[in-house]
Amino acid sequence: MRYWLMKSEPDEASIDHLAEAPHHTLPWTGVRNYQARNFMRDTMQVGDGVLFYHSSCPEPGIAGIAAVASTPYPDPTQFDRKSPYYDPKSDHETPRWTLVDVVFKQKIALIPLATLREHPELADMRVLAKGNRLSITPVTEAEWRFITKHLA
DNA sequence: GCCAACGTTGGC
DNA sequence: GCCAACGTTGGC
Repeated sequence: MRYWLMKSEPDEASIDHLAEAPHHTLPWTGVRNYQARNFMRDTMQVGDGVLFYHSSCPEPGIAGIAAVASTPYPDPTQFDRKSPYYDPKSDHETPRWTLVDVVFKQKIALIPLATLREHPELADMRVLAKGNRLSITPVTEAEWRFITKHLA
């Protein structure tokens, strides 16, 4: 059992979209960064905990709790010429981009980025590291416990 | 809109 | 393999 923080732009896929999706589940499409892909492809397991983070928006922060809901499979948007995530260099025989499904667990009062930075217990969170741009980052069990018990 | 930080591309 | 140029991320 591992824990993750996954960023999403709420204009595209917010915690509310996830809650209202069929089976409360969405495929995590559009990741086009190898490190983030590798986390989904190689390390994530069904049931892993997910902090659902809203980024590139007026109030960035953790907006809810979710969980990994599938084993990895090819991201269909890489083959869709009409998708902004279309990748002409990928092909069906050796798909370049892999994703997992994510299932809604609960919505929480938004924990703003500034609040996360206030707590020394969270000082080493990958997502708070200077210059971090990774859309998927590991969360330690201690960080997960602190956030879900004291901030959520 | 600005800009720091980082990842990717491609010429050599 | 190096590295400059370019594109993207994402907070502010």
